[in-house]
Amino acid sequence: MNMSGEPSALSRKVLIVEDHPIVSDSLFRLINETFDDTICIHAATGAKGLSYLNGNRFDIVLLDINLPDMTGIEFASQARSRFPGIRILVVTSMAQRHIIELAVKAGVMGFVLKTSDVKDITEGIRQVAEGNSYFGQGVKELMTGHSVSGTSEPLITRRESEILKLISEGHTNQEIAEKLFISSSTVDSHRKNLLIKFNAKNTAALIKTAISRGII
Amino acid sequence: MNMSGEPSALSRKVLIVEDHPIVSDSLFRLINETFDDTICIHAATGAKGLSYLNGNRFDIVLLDINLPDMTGIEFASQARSRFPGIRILVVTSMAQRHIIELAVKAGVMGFVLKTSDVKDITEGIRQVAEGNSYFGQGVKELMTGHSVSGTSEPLITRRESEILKLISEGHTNQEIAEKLFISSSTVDSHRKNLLIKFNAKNTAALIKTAISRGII
DNA sequence: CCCTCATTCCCCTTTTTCGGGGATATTTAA
DNA sequence: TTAAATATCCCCGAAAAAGGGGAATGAGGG
Repeated sequence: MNMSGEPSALSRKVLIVEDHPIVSDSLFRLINETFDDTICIHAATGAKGLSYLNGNRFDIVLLDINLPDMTGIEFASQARSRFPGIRILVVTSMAQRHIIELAVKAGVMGFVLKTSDVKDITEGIRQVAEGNSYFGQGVKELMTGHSVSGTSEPLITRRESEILKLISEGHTNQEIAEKLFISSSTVDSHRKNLLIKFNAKNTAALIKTAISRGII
Repeated sequence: MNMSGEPSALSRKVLIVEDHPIVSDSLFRLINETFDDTICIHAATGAKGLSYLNGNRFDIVLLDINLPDMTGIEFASQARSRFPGIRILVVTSMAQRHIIELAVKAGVMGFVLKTSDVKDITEGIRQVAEGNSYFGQGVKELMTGHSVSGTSEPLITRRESEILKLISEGHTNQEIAEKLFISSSTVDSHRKNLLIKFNAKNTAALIKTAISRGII
Protein backbone atom coordinates (compact mmCIF):
# COMPACT_ATOMS: atom_id res chain seq x y z
CA MET A 1 0.00 0.00 0.00
CA ASN A 2 2.69 2.45 0.91
CA MET A 3 4.85 1.08 -1.88
CA SER A 4 3.52 3.77 -4.17
CA GLY A 5 6.06 6.29 -2.96
CA GLU A 6 9.47 5.18 -4.19
CA PRO A 7 11.92 4.44 -1.34
CA SER A 8 14.55 6.52 -3.18
CA ALA A 9 17.90 5.00 -2.24
CA LEU A 10 19.32 8.48 -2.07
CA SER A 11 17.64 11.31 -0.18
CA ARG A 12 15.88 10.18 2.92
CA LYS A 13 13.88 12.17 5.38
CA VAL A 14 14.36 11.19 8.99
CA LEU A 15 12.45 12.43 12.00
CA ILE A 16 14.17 12.12 15.36
CA VAL A 17 11.79 12.20 18.32
CA GLU A 18 14.04 12.38 21.35
CA ASP A 19 14.14 14.75 24.30
CA HIS A 20 17.89 14.52 24.95
CA PRO A 21 19.75 16.89 22.63
CA ILE A 22 22.96 15.05 23.33
CA VAL A 23 21.42 11.88 21.94
CA SER A 24 19.65 13.42 18.99
CA ASP A 25 22.90 15.17 18.07
CA SER A 26 24.62 11.84 18.04
CA LEU A 27 21.87 10.25 15.95
CA PHE A 28 22.00 13.19 13.58
CA ARG A 29 25.73 12.81 12.98
CA LEU A 30 25.43 9.05 12.78
CA ILE A 31 22.87 9.34 10.01
CA ASN A 32 24.83 11.92 8.07
CA GLU A 33 27.99 9.86 8.26
CA THR A 34 26.28 6.66 7.22
CA PHE A 35 23.88 7.81 4.53
CA ASP A 36 24.09 10.29 1.72
CA ASP A 37 21.49 12.92 1.03
CA THR A 38 19.60 12.72 4.26
CA ILE A 39 17.44 15.33 5.85
CA CYS A 40 17.06 15.14 9.61
CA ILE A 41 14.42 16.88 11.64
CA HIS A 42 14.50 16.84 15.38
CA ALA A 43 11.50 16.97 17.71
CA ALA A 44 11.97 17.10 21.48
CA THR A 45 8.39 16.20 22.31
CA GLY A 46 5.82 13.79 20.99
CA ALA A 47 3.41 16.58 20.10
CA LYS A 48 6.01 18.38 18.01
CA GLY A 49 6.93 15.12 16.34
CA LEU A 50 3.34 14.44 15.33
CA SER A 51 2.91 17.93 13.95
CA TYR A 52 6.04 17.51 11.83
CA LEU A 53 4.59 14.27 10.48
CA ASN A 54 1.42 16.12 9.57
CA GLY A 55 3.21 18.61 7.39
CA ASN A 56 5.77 16.47 5.63
CA ARG A 57 6.42 13.00 4.38
CA PHE A 58 9.13 11.20 6.35
CA ASP A 59 10.80 7.94 5.46
CA ILE A 60 11.55 6.82 8.95
CA VAL A 61 11.17 7.94 12.54
CA LEU A 62 13.75 7.37 15.27
CA LEU A 63 11.77 7.27 18.46
CA ASP A 64 12.61 7.38 22.16
CA ILE A 65 10.25 5.79 24.69
CA ASN A 66 10.61 8.37 27.45
CA LEU A 67 9.21 11.59 26.07
CA PRO A 68 8.21 14.60 28.17
CA ASP A 69 4.58 14.68 27.04
CA MET A 70 3.74 11.08 26.13
CA THR A 71 5.29 7.65 25.87
CA GLY A 72 6.92 6.47 22.67
CA ILE A 73 4.25 3.77 22.57
CA GLU A 74 1.49 6.37 22.38
CA PHE A 75 3.42 8.29 19.77
CA ALA A 76 3.86 5.17 17.65
CA SER A 77 0.15 4.30 17.91
CA GLN A 78 -0.93 7.74 16.82
CA ALA A 79 1.67 8.04 14.10
CA ARG A 80 0.84 4.63 12.65
CA SER A 81 -2.89 5.22 12.68
CA ARG A 82 -2.56 8.57 10.92
CA PHE A 83 0.26 7.55 8.57
CA PRO A 84 0.05 3.78 8.10
CA GLY A 85 3.14 3.65 5.92
CA ILE A 86 5.46 5.33 8.40
CA ARG A 87 8.42 3.21 9.52
CA ILE A 88 9.45 3.61 13.13
CA LEU A 89 12.65 2.51 14.82
CA VAL A 90 12.62 2.72 18.60
CA VAL A 91 15.93 3.84 20.10
CA THR A 92 15.67 3.66 23.86
CA SER A 93 17.31 2.57 27.07
CA MET A 94 14.19 0.77 28.24
CA ALA A 95 15.25 -2.86 28.10
CA GLN A 96 11.98 -4.34 29.27
CA ARG A 97 10.10 -7.10 27.62
CA HIS A 98 6.64 -5.65 27.91
CA ILE A 99 7.77 -2.35 26.44
CA ILE A 100 9.10 -4.10 23.37
CA GLU A 101 5.85 -6.03 23.05
CA LEU A 102 3.77 -2.89 23.39
CA ALA A 103 5.94 -1.10 20.85
CA VAL A 104 5.61 -3.92 18.34
CA LYS A 105 1.88 -3.98 18.93
CA ALA A 106 1.84 -0.24 18.27
CA GLY A 107 3.40 -0.92 14.90
CA VAL A 108 7.10 -0.13 15.17
CA MET A 109 9.41 -1.85 12.67
CA GLY A 110 12.50 -2.02 14.82
CA PHE A 111 13.86 -1.71 18.33
CA VAL A 112 17.42 -1.00 19.42
CA LEU A 113 18.88 -0.18 22.81
CA LYS A 114 21.00 2.82 23.66
CA THR A 115 23.36 0.44 25.40
CA SER A 116 24.13 -1.06 22.00
CA ASP A 117 27.18 0.11 20.12
CA VAL A 118 26.62 2.60 17.36
CA LYS A 119 27.04 0.02 14.60
CA ASP A 120 23.98 -1.78 15.86
CA ILE A 121 21.99 1.44 15.82
CA THR A 122 23.08 2.40 12.31
CA GLU A 123 22.24 -1.10 11.15
CA GLY A 124 18.80 -0.68 12.65
CA ILE A 125 18.33 2.61 10.84
CA ARG A 126 19.52 1.07 7.59
CA GLN A 127 17.23 -1.95 7.84
CA VAL A 128 14.16 -0.02 8.85
CA ALA A 129 14.84 2.58 6.16
CA GLU A 130 14.79 -0.22 3.61
CA GLY A 131 11.48 -1.51 4.87
CA ASN A 132 12.78 -4.42 6.89
CA SER A 133 12.23 -4.98 10.55
CA TYR A 134 15.20 -4.95 12.92
CA PHE A 135 15.71 -5.89 16.54
CA GLY A 136 19.13 -5.07 17.90
CA GLN A 137 21.57 -6.42 20.42
CA GLY A 138 19.88 -7.76 23.50
CA VAL A 139 16.39 -7.13 22.18
CA LYS A 140 15.78 -10.50 20.59
CA GLU A 141 16.87 -12.26 23.77
CA LEU A 142 14.39 -10.23 25.77
CA MET A 143 11.64 -11.18 23.36
CA THR A 144 12.36 -14.89 23.20
CA GLY A 145 12.79 -15.26 26.95
CA HIS A 146 9.89 -17.74 27.29
CA SER A 147 6.63 -16.05 26.45
CA VAL A 148 4.27 -16.50 29.38
CA SER A 149 1.14 -17.31 27.41
CA GLY A 150 1.38 -16.86 23.70
CA THR A 151 1.56 -13.13 23.18
CA SER A 152 1.52 -12.59 26.95
CA GLU A 153 -0.89 -10.58 28.98
CA PRO A 154 -4.53 -11.49 28.38
CA LEU A 155 -3.60 -12.98 31.75
CA ILE A 156 -6.09 -10.86 33.59
CA THR A 157 -9.63 -9.99 32.68
CA ARG A 158 -11.16 -6.60 32.16
CA ARG A 159 -12.81 -6.62 35.53
CA GLU A 160 -9.69 -7.75 37.29
CA SER A 161 -7.58 -5.00 35.81
CA GLU A 162 -10.23 -2.50 36.76
CA ILE A 163 -10.11 -3.70 40.33
CA LEU A 164 -6.33 -3.90 40.28
CA LYS A 165 -6.15 -0.26 39.37
CA LEU A 166 -8.46 0.70 42.21
CA ILE A 167 -6.47 -1.39 44.65
CA SER A 168 -3.29 0.37 43.56
CA GLU A 169 -4.94 3.69 44.29
CA GLY A 170 -5.37 2.68 47.89
CA HIS A 171 -9.03 1.71 47.95
CA THR A 172 -10.27 -1.09 50.18
CA ASN A 173 -12.53 -3.88 49.03
CA GLN A 174 -15.48 -2.10 50.57
CA GLU A 175 -14.76 1.14 48.73
CA ILE A 176 -14.21 -0.65 45.44
CA ALA A 177 -17.45 -2.53 45.92
CA GLU A 178 -19.34 0.74 46.35
CA LYS A 179 -17.63 2.29 43.37
CA LEU A 180 -18.48 -0.61 41.08
CA PHE A 181 -21.90 -1.38 42.58
CA ILE A 182 -20.97 -4.93 43.49
CA SER A 183 -20.52 -6.82 46.73
CA SER A 184 -17.24 -6.63 48.62
CA SER A 185 -17.19 -10.41 48.51
CA THR A 186 -16.92 -10.17 44.77
CA VAL A 187 -14.09 -7.72 44.99
CA ASP A 188 -12.44 -10.11 47.39
CA SER A 189 -12.82 -12.95 44.89
CA HIS A 190 -11.23 -10.92 42.13
CA ARG A 191 -8.49 -9.89 44.47
CA LYS A 192 -7.71 -13.49 45.35
CA ASN A 193 -7.60 -14.39 41.68
CA LEU A 194 -5.20 -11.55 41.04
CA LEU A 195 -2.92 -12.82 43.78
CA ILE A 196 -2.94 -16.26 42.22
CA LYS A 197 -2.43 -15.03 38.66
CA PHE A 198 0.46 -12.80 39.63
CA ASN A 199 1.85 -15.41 42.00
CA ALA A 200 1.95 -12.69 44.63
CA LYS A 201 1.94 -13.33 48.34
CA ASN A 202 0.10 -10.15 49.26
CA THR A 203 -1.04 -6.77 48.01
CA ALA A 204 2.42 -5.22 48.15
CA ALA A 205 3.93 -7.86 45.87
CA LEU A 206 0.86 -7.72 43.64
CA ILE A 207 1.21 -4.00 43.01
CA LYS A 208 4.93 -4.25 42.47
CA THR A 209 4.78 -6.99 39.85
CA ALA A 210 1.76 -5.42 38.18
CA ILE A 211 3.66 -2.18 37.74
CA SER A 212 6.81 -3.93 36.59
CA ARG A 213 4.78 -5.66 33.90
CA GLY A 214 3.31 -2.37 32.80
CA ILE A 215 -0.25 -3.35 33.67
CA ILE A 216 -0.86 -0.38 35.94
CA MET B 1 46.21 18.97 48.70
CA ASN B 2 45.54 18.15 45.10
CA MET B 3 46.72 21.54 44.04
CA SER B 4 50.24 20.16 43.64
CA GLY B 5 49.46 18.95 40.12
CA GLU B 6 49.00 22.04 37.96
CA PRO B 7 45.57 22.27 36.31
CA SER B 8 47.27 22.82 32.92
CA ALA B 9 44.96 24.94 30.84
CA LEU B 10 45.85 22.83 27.84
CA SER B 11 45.81 19.03 27.93
CA ARG B 12 43.06 17.62 30.06
CA LYS B 13 42.23 14.05 30.85
CA VAL B 14 38.54 13.26 30.93
CA LEU B 15 36.89 10.05 32.03
CA ILE B 16 33.40 9.36 30.70
CA VAL B 17 31.42 6.90 32.78
CA GLU B 18 28.30 6.22 30.77
CA ASP B 19 26.68 3.01 29.55
CA HIS B 20 25.12 4.43 26.38
CA PRO B 21 27.70 4.52 23.59
CA ILE B 22 25.53 6.94 21.68
CA VAL B 23 25.78 9.40 24.54
CA SER B 24 29.46 8.90 25.32
CA ASP B 25 30.20 9.37 21.62
CA SER B 26 28.43 12.66 21.71
CA LEU B 27 30.26 13.74 24.87
CA PHE B 28 33.53 12.69 23.31
CA ARG B 29 32.99 14.83 20.25
CA LEU B 30 31.67 17.69 22.30
CA ILE B 31 34.83 17.74 24.37
CA ASN B 32 37.14 17.51 21.41
CA GLU B 33 35.35 20.31 19.63
CA THR B 34 35.32 22.56 22.66
CA PHE B 35 38.73 21.98 24.18
CA ASP B 36 42.22 21.53 22.79
CA ASP B 37 44.54 18.78 23.79
CA THR B 38 42.08 16.57 25.57
CA ILE B 39 42.31 12.88 26.22
CA CYS B 40 39.02 11.05 26.67
CA ILE B 41 38.63 7.63 28.17
CA HIS B 42 35.30 5.87 28.16
CA ALA B 43 34.02 3.39 30.74
CA ALA B 44 30.68 1.67 30.28
CA THR B 45 30.43 0.46 33.88
CA GLY B 46 31.18 1.87 37.29
CA ALA B 47 33.72 -0.84 38.04
CA LYS B 48 35.69 -0.12 34.88
CA GLY B 49 35.56 3.58 35.62
CA LEU B 50 37.00 3.09 39.09
CA SER B 51 39.79 0.89 37.76
CA TYR B 52 40.72 3.56 35.21
CA LEU B 53 40.88 6.09 38.02
CA ASN B 54 43.20 3.78 39.89
CA GLY B 55 45.74 3.66 37.12
CA ASN B 56 45.78 7.24 35.89
CA ARG B 57 45.23 10.77 36.98
CA PHE B 58 42.11 12.34 35.49
CA ASP B 59 41.13 15.97 35.59
CA ILE B 60 37.43 15.46 35.49
CA VAL B 61 34.84 12.71 35.31
CA LEU B 62 31.58 12.90 33.36
CA LEU B 63 29.22 10.60 35.17
CA ASP B 64 25.85 9.08 34.42
CA ILE B 65 23.53 8.08 37.27
CA ASN B 66 22.09 4.91 35.74
CA LEU B 67 24.99 2.52 35.42
CA PRO B 68 24.67 -1.22 34.86
CA ASP B 69 26.57 -2.24 37.98
CA MET B 70 26.04 0.62 40.45
CA THR B 71 24.46 4.03 40.73
CA GLY B 72 26.38 7.14 39.85
CA ILE B 73 25.96 8.17 43.49
CA GLU B 74 27.87 5.11 44.64
CA PHE B 75 30.51 5.71 42.01
CA ALA B 76 30.94 9.31 43.11
CA SER B 77 31.24 8.31 46.77
CA GLN B 78 33.91 5.74 46.07
CA ALA B 79 35.79 7.90 43.61
CA ARG B 80 35.80 10.88 45.97
CA SER B 81 36.92 8.85 48.96
CA ARG B 82 39.81 7.27 47.05
CA PHE B 83 40.77 10.35 45.04
CA PRO B 84 39.62 13.38 47.03
CA GLY B 85 40.75 15.83 44.37
CA ILE B 86 38.73 14.33 41.54
CA ARG B 87 36.17 16.65 39.98
CA ILE B 88 32.92 15.05 38.91
CA LEU B 89 30.20 16.40 36.66
CA VAL B 90 27.01 14.40 36.62
CA VAL B 91 25.35 14.19 33.19
CA THR B 92 22.05 12.41 33.56
CA SER B 93 18.39 12.36 32.66
CA MET B 94 17.33 11.86 36.28
CA ALA B 95 15.69 15.16 37.07
CA GLN B 96 14.82 14.35 40.65
CA ARG B 97 15.57 16.50 43.60
CA HIS B 98 16.72 13.79 45.93
CA ILE B 99 19.14 12.45 43.36
CA ILE B 100 20.78 15.83 43.01
CA GLU B 101 21.02 16.11 46.78
CA LEU B 102 22.56 12.67 47.09
CA ALA B 103 25.03 13.45 44.31
CA VAL B 104 26.11 16.69 45.94
CA LYS B 105 26.45 14.89 49.25
CA ALA B 106 28.61 12.32 47.48
CA GLY B 107 30.91 15.12 46.42
CA VAL B 108 30.12 15.93 42.80
CA MET B 109 31.04 19.42 41.58
CA GLY B 110 28.34 19.81 38.99
CA PHE B 111 25.07 18.45 37.68
CA VAL B 112 23.57 18.86 34.21
CA LEU B 113 20.59 17.19 32.59
CA LYS B 114 20.59 15.37 29.29
CA THR B 115 17.50 17.35 28.39
CA SER B 116 19.66 20.48 28.39
CA ASP B 117 21.08 21.75 25.16
CA VAL B 118 24.67 20.95 24.41
CA LYS B 119 25.90 24.43 25.27
CA ASP B 120 24.78 23.91 28.83
CA ILE B 121 26.64 20.64 29.01
CA THR B 122 29.86 22.05 27.56
CA GLU B 123 29.59 24.96 29.97
CA GLY B 124 29.29 22.46 32.80
CA ILE B 125 32.37 20.62 31.61
CA ARG B 126 34.28 23.88 31.29
CA GLN B 127 33.33 25.12 34.76
CA VAL B 128 34.01 21.85 36.52
CA ALA B 129 37.30 21.44 34.65
CA GLU B 130 38.36 24.80 36.02
CA GLY B 131 37.50 23.81 39.55
CA ASN B 132 34.20 25.60 39.83
CA SER B 133 30.88 24.03 40.61
CA TYR B 134 28.12 24.12 38.02
CA PHE B 135 24.43 23.30 38.04
CA GLY B 136 22.77 23.42 34.69
CA GLN B 137 19.40 24.27 33.21
CA GLY B 138 16.56 23.08 35.35
CA VAL B 139 18.81 21.80 38.11
CA LYS B 140 18.93 24.91 40.23
CA GLU B 141 15.15 25.18 40.14
CA LEU B 142 14.85 21.61 41.35
CA MET B 143 17.21 22.38 44.21
CA THR B 144 15.67 25.64 45.33
CA GLY B 145 12.09 24.42 45.10
CA HIS B 146 11.52 24.87 48.85
CA SER B 147 13.40 22.16 50.62
CA VAL B 148 12.31 19.89 53.43
CA SER B 149 8.65 20.38 54.17
CA GLY B 150 7.20 20.90 50.73
CA THR B 151 5.03 18.94 48.40
CA SER B 152 7.21 16.17 47.12
CA GLU B 153 10.02 13.86 48.11
CA PRO B 154 9.42 12.20 51.44
CA LEU B 155 12.79 12.16 53.15
CA ILE B 156 13.11 8.51 53.70
CA THR B 157 15.67 7.15 56.09
CA ARG B 158 18.02 4.27 55.37
CA ARG B 159 16.11 1.89 57.56
CA GLU B 160 12.77 2.90 56.14
CA SER B 161 13.86 2.37 52.58
CA GLU B 162 15.28 -1.00 53.54
CA ILE B 163 11.95 -1.99 55.03
CA LEU B 164 10.03 -0.49 52.13
CA LYS B 165 11.95 -2.70 49.74
CA LEU B 166 11.17 -5.81 51.77
CA ILE B 167 7.50 -4.86 51.96
CA SER B 168 7.40 -4.47 48.19
CA GLU B 169 8.82 -7.97 47.86
CA GLY B 170 5.80 -9.34 49.68
CA HIS B 171 7.24 -9.91 53.14
CA THR B 172 5.10 -9.45 56.24
CA ASN B 173 6.21 -7.49 59.28
CA GLN B 174 7.07 -10.74 61.05
CA GLU B 175 9.27 -11.92 58.17
CA ILE B 176 11.01 -8.57 57.88
CA ALA B 177 11.60 -8.56 61.61
CA GLU B 178 13.33 -11.93 61.41
CA LYS B 179 15.39 -10.86 58.43
CA LEU B 180 16.64 -7.70 60.13
CA PHE B 181 16.90 -9.16 63.64
CA ILE B 182 14.49 -6.64 65.12
CA SER B 183 11.02 -6.83 66.62
CA SER B 184 7.96 -6.87 64.41
CA SER B 185 6.71 -3.92 66.44
CA THR B 186 9.63 -1.95 65.13
CA VAL B 187 8.88 -2.93 61.58
CA ASP B 188 5.33 -1.84 62.24
CA SER B 189 6.53 1.55 63.45
CA HIS B 190 8.63 2.08 60.36
CA ARG B 191 5.75 0.98 58.23
CA LYS B 192 3.43 3.49 59.83
CA ASN B 193 5.98 6.24 59.31
CA LEU B 194 6.25 5.27 55.66
CA LEU B 195 2.49 5.53 55.26
CA ILE B 196 2.54 8.99 56.81
CA LYS B 197 5.53 10.19 54.81
CA PHE B 198 4.07 9.01 51.54
CA ASN B 199 0.60 10.15 52.49
CA ALA B 200 -0.59 6.68 51.56
CA LYS B 201 -3.77 5.11 52.84
CA ASN B 202 -2.48 1.55 52.79
CA THR B 203 0.25 -0.71 51.51
CA ALA B 204 -1.02 -0.75 47.94
CA ALA B 205 -0.88 3.03 47.62
CA LEU B 206 2.46 3.08 49.40
CA ILE B 207 4.08 0.71 46.91
CA LYS B 208 2.57 2.49 43.94
CA THR B 209 3.77 5.95 44.89
CA ALA B 210 7.14 4.65 46.01
CA ILE B 211 7.67 3.06 42.61
CA SER B 212 6.38 6.07 40.72
CA ARG B 213 8.89 8.22 42.56
CA GLY B 214 11.72 5.89 41.74
CA ILE B 215 12.42 4.88 45.31
CA ILE B 216 11.97 1.17 44.73
C1' DC C 1 -25.73 -28.28 23.12
C1' DC C 2 -22.22 -28.39 26.31
C1' DC C 3 -18.33 -26.55 28.28
C1' DT C 4 -15.42 -22.90 29.64
C1' DC C 5 -14.77 -18.82 31.84
C1' DA C 6 -15.90 -14.35 33.70
C1' DT C 7 -18.64 -12.44 37.05
C1' DT C 8 -21.21 -12.44 40.85
C1' DC C 9 -22.11 -13.82 45.68
C1' DC C 10 -21.70 -16.27 50.29
C1' DC C 11 -19.63 -18.91 54.40
C1' DC C 12 -15.74 -19.64 57.72
C1' DT C 13 -11.11 -18.75 60.32
C1' DT C 14 -6.62 -16.83 60.77
C1' DT C 15 -3.23 -13.53 59.79
C1' DT C 16 -1.86 -9.05 58.88
C1' DT C 17 -2.37 -4.34 58.71
C1' DC C 18 -3.99 0.12 60.45
C1' DG C 19 -4.82 3.75 63.87
C1' DG C 20 -3.89 5.53 68.22
C1' DG C 21 -1.42 6.10 71.75
C1' DG C 22 3.60 5.82 74.58
C1' DA C 23 8.56 4.82 75.85
C1' DT C 24 13.73 4.69 75.67
C1' DA C 25 18.17 4.61 73.67
C1' DT C 26 21.42 6.23 70.04
C1' DT C 27 22.83 8.91 66.44
C1' DT C 28 23.11 13.30 63.96
C1' DA C 29 22.98 18.00 63.23
C1' DA C 30 22.75 22.67 64.75
C1' DT D 1 26.35 20.52 74.24
C1' DT D 2 21.76 20.39 73.42
C1' DA D 3 18.00 19.56 70.50
C1' DA D 4 16.18 16.93 66.85
C1' DA D 5 15.91 12.92 64.31
C1' DT D 6 16.29 7.98 64.03
C1' DA D 7 15.76 3.40 65.57
C1' DT D 8 14.17 0.48 68.76
C1' DC D 9 10.37 -1.57 71.55
C1' DC D 10 5.53 -2.09 73.68
C1' DC D 11 0.19 -1.78 74.46
C1' DC D 12 -4.66 -1.90 72.68
C1' DG D 13 -8.58 -2.61 69.46
C1' DA D 14 -10.62 -2.25 64.95
C1' DA D 15 -10.29 -2.98 60.14
C1' DA D 16 -8.69 -5.25 56.34
C1' DA D 17 -6.66 -8.94 53.84
C1' DA D 18 -5.58 -13.78 53.13
C1' DG D 19 -6.65 -18.70 52.86
C1' DG D 20 -10.06 -22.15 52.41
C1' DG D 21 -14.13 -23.69 50.97
C1' DG D 22 -18.67 -23.53 47.68
C1' DA D 23 -22.14 -21.94 44.28
C1' DA D 24 -25.30 -19.51 40.82
C1' DT D 25 -25.60 -16.78 36.61
C1' DG D 26 -24.71 -15.65 31.88
C1' DA D 27 -22.03 -14.97 27.64
C1' DG D 28 -19.35 -17.03 24.05
C1' DG D 29 -17.00 -20.63 21.52
C1' DG D 30 -16.36 -25.21 19.72
